[in-house]
Amino acid sequence: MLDRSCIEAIDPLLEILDGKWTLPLLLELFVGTRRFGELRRRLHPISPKTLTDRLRVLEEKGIITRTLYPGVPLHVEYELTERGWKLQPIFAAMWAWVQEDDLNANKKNQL
Amino acid sequence: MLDRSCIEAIDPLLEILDGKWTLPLLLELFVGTRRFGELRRRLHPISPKTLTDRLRVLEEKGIITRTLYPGVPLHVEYELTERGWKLQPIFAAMWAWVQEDDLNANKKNQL
DNA sequence: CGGCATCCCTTAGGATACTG
DNA sequence: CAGTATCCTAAGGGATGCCG
Repeated sequence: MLDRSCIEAIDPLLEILDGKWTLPLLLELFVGTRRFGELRRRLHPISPKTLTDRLRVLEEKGIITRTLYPGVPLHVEYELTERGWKLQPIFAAMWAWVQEDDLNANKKNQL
Repeated sequence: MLDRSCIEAIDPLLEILDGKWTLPLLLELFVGTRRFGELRRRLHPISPKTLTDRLRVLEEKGIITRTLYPGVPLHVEYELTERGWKLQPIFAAMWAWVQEDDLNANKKNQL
């Protein structure tokens, strides 16, 4: 199933997921559409520069969309694309690992 | 399924997966037990320092084991622990994403 | 063979102030 | 509100040489 041929092929994905805040950011967007300030608060203490950088990269790679609603004050929404949503199983697998890992850790503590 | 509560919890996993070479390195170990020089060749152009650093971190976190076979020349083998093997579904999910993503890319190119 | 030790450098990311 | 513009630093990682 997994073999050496995967390694090169998986590289574009690693580029998408790269960056300290990318995974937490994506987790936020799996919950739902988010505004810039909302993301900033929830991902605290991320800096606005970093948040912008990551959002731009993900947009460029077709993982999220940026929608501007004109008016004052400004209103911008970030949302996963279809391609972005398909990343969810990866996070689900991560989450599953963490849960089982915690379970085992607790078992050991109870000995 | 996935919600905000996952975000903190998933952090230890992100620490494990952190680093430019960690995922390619783990992919190598999913294929099988590997020696230092073997990893170095297959992960070329990784530097020996970086490889050592990553191996030490993964060892410390209980993801891999390091086995020294005394003798000249030295012989060292790195192998996934049980905990490490359980990461495989995450990589499988990544691999699945990449495959479907490529499929879609090809479809579009054929239009 | 399987590493350390060293030195160097790039760059992701932080802090802060300002703007359309 | 949603960013940009600057400046700065910490550290991950590269290159190289030596050693048990």
